[in-house]
Formats: sequence, structure tokens, C-alpha cells
Amino acid sequence: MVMIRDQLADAVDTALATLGVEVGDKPITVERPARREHGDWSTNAALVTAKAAGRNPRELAQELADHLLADRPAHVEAVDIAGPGFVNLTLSPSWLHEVLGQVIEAGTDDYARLDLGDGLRVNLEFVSANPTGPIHAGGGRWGAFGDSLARIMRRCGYRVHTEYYINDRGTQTQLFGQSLEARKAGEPAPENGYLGQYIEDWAAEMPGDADPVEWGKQRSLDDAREVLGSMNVEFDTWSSEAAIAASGAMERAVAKLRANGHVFEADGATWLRTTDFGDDKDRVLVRSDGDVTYFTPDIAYHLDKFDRGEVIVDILGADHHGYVPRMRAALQALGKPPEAYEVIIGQNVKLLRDGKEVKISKRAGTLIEIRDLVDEVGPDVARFAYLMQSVDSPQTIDLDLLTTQASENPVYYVQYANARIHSIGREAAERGVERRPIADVDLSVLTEERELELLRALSELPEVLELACTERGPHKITNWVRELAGAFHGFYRDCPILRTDVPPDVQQARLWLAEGTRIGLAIGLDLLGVSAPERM
RNA sequence: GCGCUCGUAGCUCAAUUGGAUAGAGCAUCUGACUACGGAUCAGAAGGUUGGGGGUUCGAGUCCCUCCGAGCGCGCCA
Repeated sequence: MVMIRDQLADAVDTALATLGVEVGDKPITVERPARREHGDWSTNAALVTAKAAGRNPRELAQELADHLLADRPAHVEAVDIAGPGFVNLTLSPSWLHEVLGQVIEAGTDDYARLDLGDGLRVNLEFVSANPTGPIHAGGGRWGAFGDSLARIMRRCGYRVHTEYYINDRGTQTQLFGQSLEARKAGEPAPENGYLGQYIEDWAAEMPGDADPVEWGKQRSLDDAREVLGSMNVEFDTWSSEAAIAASGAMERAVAKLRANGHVFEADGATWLRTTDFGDDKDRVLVRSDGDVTYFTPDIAYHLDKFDRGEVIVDILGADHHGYVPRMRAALQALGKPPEAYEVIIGQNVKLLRDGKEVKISKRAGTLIEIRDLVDEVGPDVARFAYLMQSVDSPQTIDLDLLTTQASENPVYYVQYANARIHSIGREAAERGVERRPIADVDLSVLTEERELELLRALSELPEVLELACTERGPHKITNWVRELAGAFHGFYRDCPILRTDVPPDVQQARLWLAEGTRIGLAIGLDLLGVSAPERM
């Protein structure tokens, strides 16, 4: 599918070459201007090349505009220069009619399906909460984000493998099991043990003959799997730290690190010289008491993940960012190139209840379970709420607002647009109105501003998807889906389809426009892991 | 103290990664259907992008500095 943007960019390149203008370091872009009066597309080509060429930007822009007018790319109606030297292109609505044809032809499977990844295998790890209790509402952010990013990257041509790492080896799982056991026996919790309502509930649930450590771990995992699954978050692999540790993978990893010359002994412990690769201090692999730190099995695990991906990506909460330099160093010490390891740091979620922050501590038992949130507002509202914001900024979720105003959640605004489209389909069937093959329909009758706005929104999806993928920003899809829904609601209001006074040719074109919108909503909502109900 | 991240409308957040007059939703106020679904639409109001300096054709975005917030700095995990 040839994108109009590429056609325009080619035309600009050709014109620059004809003018003999050197293209420097600054990238020449063809973009959609923020304001409608600046045309449909705009290029900064004259601005970024003028200085090196020793030219006046506006004069250069004028020459560029003249060339573009003389050898006019398809659909281009007018070329203007504006501001400091932008060249603005105004296109005939025919380019949008062409987009609608492409959307219909490609359908849900193929419209906005890109090939950025070229089949590169990417291993994506997220959530990976300790199996010492239920997943808290903050952890839901990583589930929603990671799963959506996986969907986005898959649509962009990456082969993505998702993983959940289970820290089931260390002292925390032991303590957790002991806490359950103590609670069941009516004894006080062990020192630094786990407290809270869920300990009480789970202890009551635990059979008397169960191994508390093993049962507690399994109970936590079942909870995570079920509640994340209810939010449409799935993992290809659940990796156990204990299994990695028992497999000999740690010993192999340490041997390789040693062979590569990055391991040394000091103070009775075995160290990895991570400072060779930019860490601020060296790290212990094997403690002087002979036990490994948790770093060592984690190195083995990260090495193991390369079996399921050429690039591995960790999605971590900001509270783990201090850990990144040592893992990056360890993988480089193992001979992996720096670009084979990517870390996405997400800012933490702040939960408000009664206007006050709920401090989360699993150990103290003060937590808001994601299950409670999902039970109360439903998986779509929860997931959409997590995905409305960039993970780069701290997120504040006001639980009272989300629950009391659940019915005003933006997700319904989007789903309602979808339901309206399906409602039109049902009504059309009832009235015996049929959609003729698109080849027989004249889309050029779509000239109302509402119609063009909707088409413009639809045309943006491939660009938005590309950005969402390269910038690791699923929230860009959320924003787009809201825009598309908004454009549809406006269209729906002002452009009747089935009313008897609508001319048949207009009716046909609008039926296809509604169908194109349905396709766009289906793609967008699927990328977000949110359902697209036909009725509400 | 050192390091990482962040600071945008009353609130929650965007901003095509350096582009043109910084945009949405919520909340507030004012309007719109005898209908293809009002969970909708139109409009008003709301800003010195924490402060200051710098870089350049151009800065919310990059650099410096101050202020404020979150997180991290163990032979814990």
C-alpha cells in the first residue's frame, strides 16, 4: 500500500535535487500541520537546507513550491509558502477517498499493518511480581502496557514473545509460606513476615496438609494468571527462577563471565566487575556464605531469554531503575551487544482513595488489589484507564473517580461509536438497505467537513501506529481511538445515512465510511486489548 | 550527599521527538433531536508550559542553574 506521505516526500526530494540543494544532517520531514489552514501536508525542507545552501529560506521555499506545482504529485491542489519558510500542500479530498478504499480493501487484518520489525524476534518481559500475594492495582499498569506494546509490535512486523518471571527461589517466598502457616496455626507472623487481609483469607483457604511455601507460590501465580487474563493480558512463557537455578544455567553463566575475564574474588565473595561497563560499583555474584545473590540467577535468566528473542526488553517500574546498569553490564560482559538489551522504565502508579494516597505495601497488607478494581469497573475501563497516559509520567488513579464515574469513562465513548455503527447495520438490514460493492460506489460524494474529518482520522492510523511502536507508546493508540470515535460521533450527528431524504449515492458512500470507521475502531481497540461490543 | 525520572488549564493528561496561534477529557456556564441509539453534538471560559539564563530561523521539547516532587544508592530481593 503506497502512502501519500511517501509520495509527497519523494516529490520533495526530487524537487530539491533539481534545485541542486544539499540535504544536511537535519531531517527533512513531511508532516500534518497542526492547523487546518496550513494545508493537508507540510514540509520543512526549505527551512532545514537554507542555511547550508547560503540561501534565504523563503526564497528557497518559493522555488521549491514552484517545482512542486510544475511537476505536481497526485491529488495536490495548491502549494503555498508560509511562516519562516514552510511549504504547505493542500490536497483534493480525492486523496482521502483513496484512503477509504485502501481501508476497505485491506480490512481489519491488513490496514495499518507495517513491516518495521522485519521479523525480528523480540522478547518482552513485564509484571513479574513476586509470588507473595495478589497483584496490586499498580502492577496492572505494566500488564496493560506490556500486553498492548506486544500487540503493537506484532502488528508492526516483530515476532514478539512475552514472559513473566517468577521470583520463587529467595527468602521472600519462604517468608510468605511461613506467614501463611503461622496465620493458619493462629500464631503471630514471623519477623518481617507478611500481614494483611489476604494472608488471613488465603490461610483459611489452604488445606491443612499443604506445603505452605509451595501452596502460597502456586496460589499467587493462579491469582496473577487469572486476573491478568481477565484483562486480556497473556504471557507466552512463565519462567521460574527456581527452575533456572536448578538447571545449572547459573553456573554456566558465571563460568562464561569468568572466561571473559570479568569475575574476581574479594572478601571471600565472588564479584562481577560491572564497572568495566559503566556501572558505578562492582556487584556480588556469590556471597561469602556460599549462596548466590539474586543477581546471579537473573543474569542466567536474561541469558536464557535470548533463546526466545534476538532483542530482549524489560519493562520495569521506576523503583527498579537502579538495577539496570548492572544487568546491562552483565549482558555486555557475556558478549551481548548493548542494543540487544532494552529497558523501558515506567513511572509508578499513585492510587488515591478518599482524596488520599494509598501507600502500597504487600508486606504490611496495605494494598489495592487489581482484582478489586477489575471487579468493580470491569476489565475494559481498567485497561483503558491504564493506557490513557504515557508510562513516562507518573500516573494518578483516583479510585473513587474511576468507580463513581465508571459510566463516563472515555472507553465507553469509543465503544459507543462502535455500537452505533453496528446499530446502523442492523437498522439497514431491517429496512432492506444493502451496501453495494465498493467498486460500484462513488466515494467522491463524501465532501462534507464531517466526512472529511472522519477520513482524515482514519488516514492517520498507520503513522500513529508507527510512532506507538518506535516510541513504545501504546497511549498514542488510545488517543487516536478517542479522536476517531469523536470524529464519528460528529459525522453521525450531522450526516444521516438511512434517513429517507438521503440521496442513494450519498447513502452508499456513507455506509462505506461507517464500515471503514468500524475497521479502524476494531484495529485500535484490539491493539489496546479492549473489547468492541456491538451493543451496549 | 550522589544518581535516575518528572514538573503543562482548577483536576487527570496530550503535544507528529526542535516547527507555525500549546490541545483533549473531567469539572463550571450556555445551547441542540417528535431520532440511523442523548453513553451524543455545538459553543463559552480556563495558560508567563515551576523560576531564571543559554543554544537558533524557531524551544513545552536540547544545554546550564535554582526551586519542588517521586524513586534508587546492601555480600536484601
